[in-house]
Parts: sequence; C-alpha cells; structure tokens
Amino acid sequence: MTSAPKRTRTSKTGTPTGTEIVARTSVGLRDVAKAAGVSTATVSRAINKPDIVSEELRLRIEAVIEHLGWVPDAAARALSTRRSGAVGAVFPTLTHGDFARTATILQHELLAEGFTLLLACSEYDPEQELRQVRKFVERGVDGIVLVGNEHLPELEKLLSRQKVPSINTFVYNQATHGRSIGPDNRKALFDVTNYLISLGHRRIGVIWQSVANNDRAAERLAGVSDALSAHGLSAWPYQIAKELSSIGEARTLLRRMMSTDSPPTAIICGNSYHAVGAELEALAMGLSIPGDVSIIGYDDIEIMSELPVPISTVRVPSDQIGTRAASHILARILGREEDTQFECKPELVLRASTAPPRSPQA
Amino acid sequence: MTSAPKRTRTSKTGTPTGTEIVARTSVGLRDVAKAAGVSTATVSRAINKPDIVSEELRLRIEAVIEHLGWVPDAAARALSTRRSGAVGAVFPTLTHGDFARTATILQHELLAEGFTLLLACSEYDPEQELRQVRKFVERGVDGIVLVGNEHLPELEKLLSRQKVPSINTFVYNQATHGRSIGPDNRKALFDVTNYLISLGHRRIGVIWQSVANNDRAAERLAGVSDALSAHGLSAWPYQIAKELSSIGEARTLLRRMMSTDSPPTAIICGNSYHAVGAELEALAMGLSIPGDVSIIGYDDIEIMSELPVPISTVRVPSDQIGTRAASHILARILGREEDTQFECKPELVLRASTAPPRSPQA
DNA sequence: CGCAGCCATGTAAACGCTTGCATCGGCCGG
DNA sequence: CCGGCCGATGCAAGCGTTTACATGGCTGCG
Repeated sequence: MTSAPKRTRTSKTGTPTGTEIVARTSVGLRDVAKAAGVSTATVSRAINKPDIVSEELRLRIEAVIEHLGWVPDAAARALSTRRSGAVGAVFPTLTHGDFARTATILQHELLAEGFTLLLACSEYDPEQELRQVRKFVERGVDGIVLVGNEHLPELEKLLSRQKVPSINTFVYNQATHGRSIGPDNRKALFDVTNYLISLGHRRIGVIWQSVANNDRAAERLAGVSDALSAHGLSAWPYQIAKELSSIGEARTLLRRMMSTDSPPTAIICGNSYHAVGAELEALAMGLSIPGDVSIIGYDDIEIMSELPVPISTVRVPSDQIGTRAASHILARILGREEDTQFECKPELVLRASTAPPRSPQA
Repeated sequence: MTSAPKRTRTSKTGTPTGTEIVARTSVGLRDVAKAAGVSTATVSRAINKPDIVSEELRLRIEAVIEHLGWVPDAAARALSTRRSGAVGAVFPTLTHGDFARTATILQHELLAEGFTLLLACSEYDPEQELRQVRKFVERGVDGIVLVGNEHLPELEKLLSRQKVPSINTFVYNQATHGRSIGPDNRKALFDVTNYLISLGHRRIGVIWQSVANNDRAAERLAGVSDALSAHGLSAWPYQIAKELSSIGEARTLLRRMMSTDSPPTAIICGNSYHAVGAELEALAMGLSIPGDVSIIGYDDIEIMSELPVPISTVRVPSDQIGTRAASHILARILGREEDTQFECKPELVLRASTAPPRSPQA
C-alpha cells in the first residue's frame, strides 16, 4: 500500500495541479543519486574521495554525471564545508606588467592545488581595496593576497576578526610586523642611488610617480633619500609625475629638468615608463646617454633593453613573488605556519644608460 | 540524567563537558538577530530591503551588525536565492593592455550595479578556458564574459545547459551567430591593407603572431589576405613569430625580411610590440621610416606614438568593449534581451611611419 | 561455527541565509 | 464601536552539499 511518503524535499516538482512548472532548477546531486540508484552521500563521496567508493558504483555514477551534465554547486558545498576553495587577490591595477604577471602565476599555482583565484583591483584606492576585500570575505575566501603594507584599519580588523590568512606582497620590510613577500623597496633604491654616487655622480635628478596610497613607491623614494643624505647630498632637482606611468609626461619632466642651469648628470626614474620617456626625450633633445646624462629606472619591461640605449634598471622578481605568495597562503590555509617574511631580492640590471659623469664634479 | 534537548542548531557551542571549544564559527545572522532582539527574517530584510523595515529596528540592527562585525555569507545567500551576484570573465592573458583595461572597466561597471567580477585567464589554452568557465559555473556566476568566438564545444554546451548568459568580446562578425561585442577584426585589417595599397605599396610584408587558438588574430590575417588578393597581390614575404608579443623576436624577423633581394616597402604587424620591434630594428639597420619602409601595427600603446618615428596603428576601443559587455550582460541577467551583436569600431590612427613608397612599383 | 571488526553504503542533520505565509496590532471608514 | 485591511514582524521550510553516525554484509580468527 502506498502510504504517503514523508518527502522532505521535492525534486520532481510534483505539482498536484496539472500545471507543470517548466523552470526546472538544473540537475542536482539528488537527481544524480536517484538516476544512479544510490544515495546522495555516495555520489558526494564518489566525487570527493573516489577511492572509498567501489569501482563499480564510481563508474556508474560518473557516467550518470556525464549524462545529466551535473555541475556541483560550489555555494552549497562551501556552506556545508565552511571552505570555499578560493583565494582572493587585490592588486592596485592590472595594467601593470608586474602585477599582471604575479596574478597569472598566482592563479596557476593555486589552480594546481585545486583552488580558484578571485581577482580584483583597487585602482590605488584604499576604500575600494577594502570594499573588494569585504566582497571576498563575504564569498568566504580561504585566504587573501594584498599588495603593500599599508591598508585601512577596517581592513586589518576585518581580516583578523574573520581569521582569514593574508599576505602582503611587493613589500619586504624588517621594520613592519605584517607578513610580507617581496623586494625590500627602500634598500633597492638605496643601492641604485649608491651605485650612481659611486660612479661619481653628484647632481642626481629624480622623476617619480605620486606616492599617495603607494607605500612601495614611497619606500623607494625614501631609499633614494637615504643614500643621498648619507653622502651629504641633500637637495636635488626632482619632479613628481601626475600620472602613474606616462611616457609622455616623463618627457615633459625630463625636458624641464635638463633645461636648467646646472642639469643633473644622472636621473633616477620611479618606473620603467618614466625611464623610457626620459631617454626618448633626452635623445630628442640631442643629448647623449650616458654621456650627458645617465638614466636608471625601476622594474624591467622588454622595451627597456631594446631602445637605442638600453636602460639600466631594477628587475623585480614578480614570478617569484607569485609562487611564494601562493605557497605561503596555501600553507596557512592548510594549517601549517610559515615564515612571516620573505625577501625576493631584486636584481640590478646594468645596461648602457649609466656611466660615470663626463667630468668629475665637486 | 540530563535528557538531550533536541537542539536543532547550535549557536552557543554548548559543550556539556568543561572543554569550551574556542574555534567559534564567526557570528551569523542568527547571532545578530538574537542580539537585536528580532527574528532572523527581520535582520535579513533590514539589509536587503531596508525600506520595509521600521526605522527603529533598522537602526538597531545596523548598530548590532557593526558591533558584532558580522559579514553575511555569500554562499548561504547564493544557495538561498539561486543568484550569486557575480559575473565571470575569462581572458586569454592579463599581461596585455587591452584585456587588462577591459577587465578593469568591466569590474568597475559591474561593481556599480552590485555585482562582483570574477576574473581568470586561460593563457590562450581552450582547455584551460573551459576549466575556468566550469569553475565559474560551479560558483554560480550569473553571467560570463569571454574573448573570441571560438570555444570548445563542451563550453558552449555547458553554458547553454546551465542557461548562463554569456557574451564574446573583442570580436564582431556578422557571419557568426553568437553574441559578440568588439571590432570587426577582419575588416579592420582589410582596411589597413587597402590603405597601404592605396598609398602605392605592392610589396607588403607581414609579421604576425601565431593564430593558434586566437580567432581574432586569424580573422585579422584573413583581412590582410582578402585585401591583397583583391588586388591580385598574392605572394608576400611574411613571418610568423613564435612568441606572442616579443619586441626582440620582431627585430629578428624584420632584419631577415629586409635582407632579401627585393624587400617589402611596407610591413603590417600583428600587434604593437611587433611594430615597435620592427621600427627599432629598421632604424638600427640604418633604414629610414617611412622612406625605405612603411610600418603599421595593430592596437595602440603609448610607446607607439613616442618612438622617434611615431607608428601608425589601429586603436581598439577596449574601454567601450568593457562598458558594452557589462551593460549587455547585466541586461541579460535582469531578463531583458539585448542586441546580440555590437560593433565597436576601431580607429585607424595614422602617424609618421606610413607613406607612399619611395619609387612607384610594378 | 560464531562473533568482532571492517568496508561500503545509506540516513538525516546541519551549513547560514531568504522568503512565502501566518500573525498581530493598529487605523480607518461605516 | 466594530470589522477589515494593511504594514510590520515572526515562523519555518527550503536552497544543494557534506559528513557523523547507523547499518548491514563479509571476512577472518579463535
């Protein structure tokens, strides 16, 4: 006798009235189980830990899944496991080669471990960074990758409150407490500046990007400053660019800088685009590089080495940052503790654009 | 004996033994409700449709949320609403300015409507594209943005089966049926080639990237071919680069090309990096541009206009692609139907690198 | 030959929200 | 003064998985 089954769930949309609802929600685990003649638990196990399910059932289940075109629902899974299998990353921008490369590597490494990378960019706006991180936390990411050491206090609070492992990239600074992976920005430009000084330069110009909301650039600028003042060189002609990486603007700034009474004999640029702009304009002005002026940049893009005068620069190991960040965050997710800081040593790449000044200076 | 109460939910982690479990699951909607002395339904409504809840309660609830630091669980919400509030986008790479820019705009536009952009890259590998899309579908994205018209059949099947609205970007092709937003690649290079022909060029060289898994590049190459054969020009010296956008490799190819008996008087390059490499090498060889050889590229990056001889190119309106793609996918999500195709007209940017050949040819 | 133990499987509760429906006071018009 | 209606709130049933625990059939050893 068919006693009314106490169906808790309705999977067949059994409308007693004749109105068959068409908008069927796509197949679910339940449907697979039914079609395969097993319980939902078994299906779940078949896909999550295939080895504890009998060969026969596993194959049958796989066939059914394939046939029904079932796609597991990550939301349901996340809800159930309290694990999302996702890691969030917020970069200031993606139109910058280093960040894009790090993001790509990161995604690659995470994917290999079964994690998804959720990517967003803050456009150098701390508020937006916070907003993006919040979205990620809502989505239950298991870890977060950030850029830089400075974040809004709400962000720090959010992360610690929710106990989401996070890591700051593109920075390394003994002084700060947070976990970080990247170059020691300050030291990098300290070294660059000392290199120029050791070549004999005394009038050293600087073309730099804005350091607002950019602790990396600020640190580097501080490095320049450190080295200069260590040699009693305090005042130097310098220009801050409005745009982040505009070749055109760098040209304008260089021209202005070289048109003064006693132009610098060397110029340090905040990034590769500035350096490229500086070189192009200097050449257009008929100056010789490095004869009249040495130029050095920061970070390396292909064009730097292909221009008529290849430009010296600092190469940031963004690939390494990606792999280290990935392994760090994965380790933390899996409960292992990791070194809190890791320095990715940048490489000083010397090319033809830097040389001793033509005539020794006071 | 203390009869076990039939607690459905454990929110207080009431371990009868003295061992207080510390790993408290972070605060939930339930805790907020309790603290505010209202039902969970009211809290839910207070945050989702604030206007149907009394002012007083709303304020009280907001205060409690703030105080408890509650972050709603997107997974639970998604499970419940069958809406994720996320849109996925898979680009071939992010290290390419156009894609990065489109992604940024896309994120921006979606955010404004309360949607999150999930970003991934396929590294020009259809398999990986499929994998990423599958991940997105599992995560329940409400829409998907892709690049190009050609995808694995499984991908198409997956999307149609799960009824996920999707849009192909960076392509526009009357012939194909799919929805797409972008430039008409074939026509763009048909026009470029005709322009060179109209200048009087007859020996036109081509430096191109591989067209494997890149229907956009393939279409553009076809456009070149169309125009040439329309003028009875069938054979032309051409070189396919191994790397996608290597200035260095382009230099090699150009040198090889210009070292033949009858070198081309004009060269069409598959992208801006090829064009930059071509110019730099030509200049290094002592050739004059456009005197000895005209050069034209595809897509516009700042360096193109800053080199000693500014390079003619085609500007792809990647911003527009981003905004259109966003509004299209949002419209589809909200149930509105949209135009299935939209052409983002590319702009032919003529600079100093193109001119009639020095001496008229046969 | 019997029972402990083990393996493969099933049962059902729980994950943290949303939302249809029930409920409960007013308030307004008759 | 009363009934109906409406707006605000509470109740509880899901949403689609996972997983602790129960079950039941075997195996192997005493």
